[in-house]
Amino acid sequence: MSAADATILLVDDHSVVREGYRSVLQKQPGLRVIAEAADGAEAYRLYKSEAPDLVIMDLSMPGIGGIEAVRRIRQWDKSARILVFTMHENAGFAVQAIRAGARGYVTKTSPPETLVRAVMDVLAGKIAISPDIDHELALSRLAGESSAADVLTPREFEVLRLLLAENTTEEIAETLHVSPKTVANLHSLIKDKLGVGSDIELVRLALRQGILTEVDLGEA
Amino acid sequence: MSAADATILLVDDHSVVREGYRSVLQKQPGLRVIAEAADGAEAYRLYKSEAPDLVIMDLSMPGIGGIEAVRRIRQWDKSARILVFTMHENAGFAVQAIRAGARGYVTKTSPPETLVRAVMDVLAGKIAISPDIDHELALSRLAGESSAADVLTPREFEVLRLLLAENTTEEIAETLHVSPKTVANLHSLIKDKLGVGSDIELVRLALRQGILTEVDLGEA
DNA sequence: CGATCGCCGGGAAAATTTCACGACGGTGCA
DNA sequence: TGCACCGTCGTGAAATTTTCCCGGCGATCG
Repeated sequence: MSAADATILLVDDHSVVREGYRSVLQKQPGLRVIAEAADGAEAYRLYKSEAPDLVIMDLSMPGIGGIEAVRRIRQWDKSARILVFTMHENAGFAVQAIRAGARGYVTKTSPPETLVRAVMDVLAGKIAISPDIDHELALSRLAGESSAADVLTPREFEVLRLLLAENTTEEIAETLHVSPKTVANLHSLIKDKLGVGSDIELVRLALRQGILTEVDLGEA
Repeated sequence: MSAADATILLVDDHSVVREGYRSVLQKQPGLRVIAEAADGAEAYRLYKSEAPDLVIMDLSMPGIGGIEAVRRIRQWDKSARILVFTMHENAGFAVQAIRAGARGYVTKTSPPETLVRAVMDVLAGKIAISPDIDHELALSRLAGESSAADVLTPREFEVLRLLLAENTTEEIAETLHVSPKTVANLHSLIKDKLGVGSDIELVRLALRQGILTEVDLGEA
């Protein structure tokens, strides 16, 4: 491990999976894994104390998720290099991750070579997107699926989040201090803007776009 | 690798993750990974040709999912030993997996020792459940959450699946060759039986119970 | 200043959900 | 055999919700 080795921080809540990253990266000369984190908060702490050249970050994690961790790390170090490595094969997550400041997005279905290649690219200052996500992004463009975060106003987005999280229209109206009628109107407007006909479709869209994750659903 | 080594088939659609299993299991004497599969169909083929002593199986995979793969393998070999190793920490999936014939259920958040221990237990003929899932199962018992598959009649369950998968009531009525009114009635009855007030809650419940997985949502 | 946009809600029509009810076939049981 | 029960399907009417159209208010922009 020469002084020129690139240092890496691994972030994934599954220890056996981190073991896999390690194994793959060890075979590559010039890379050195110096730390591992199991959630976003720990990742942030370790980034500050270890100052790695690169972070490989999973998205779905307990507590602070990967997207938020990316945001925080980038806020602390504007030049941080973060490669997102996740199971989510939908374009919505990729867009969110890149906007949050990630320099790459690779899915876990990719072969090890793709991961290694992406690591090298990001270290070289390039943006790395795995081929399947490139394709997804192209498709979502073609399908013209409106990304919720873009087409919705802040208030509408807030209502959407509450609709997915809370239960009744009345409860949401109360927490927002507005009339139930307004919530109902917004609810309808949101479905219209997103081009969905039913609440079930709405939830599906939200999941696809990463507004809601499967783990979010469980805890409520 | 002595002749007494226990042979193992790894099934996971993420190659880097399989690498992790390998790495962990290799450190354990007496175990030998003889094959890897990336989806349920391949797992079934390889089980038949390789006849491993144990299968370590992920659940969420493209095409034939893990549950179905467990079912098929067990159908072909009633004494197959399958350990499910997955990210899903909800009791619903565990119940489904065990009913399908799995001999163990361990979550990926578990430390490597737990996985190794479970492998040994299953090989010894025991049923292995990781502590977090034990806890989840206990909770779901206490909460008395009615499991959809139990409380719903076959027809109702079918309608529920279609509600989550298809779009409009009319489409479902057509595929089922019944009146849209009947579907609406069933829809209402289902929500009543499951104790949910809105469609959004319905989707959430379905996700918790593993009737629907996040990947299912994406492809429709 | 006029135009636009986000936000809030009322009113009324339109659609949906819910409820009560009946019919039919199958099953189990005395 | 008769009876009660359950699952499935459907109708009609009431209750509720969704949707559409409307106006008002404040902020922003050219």
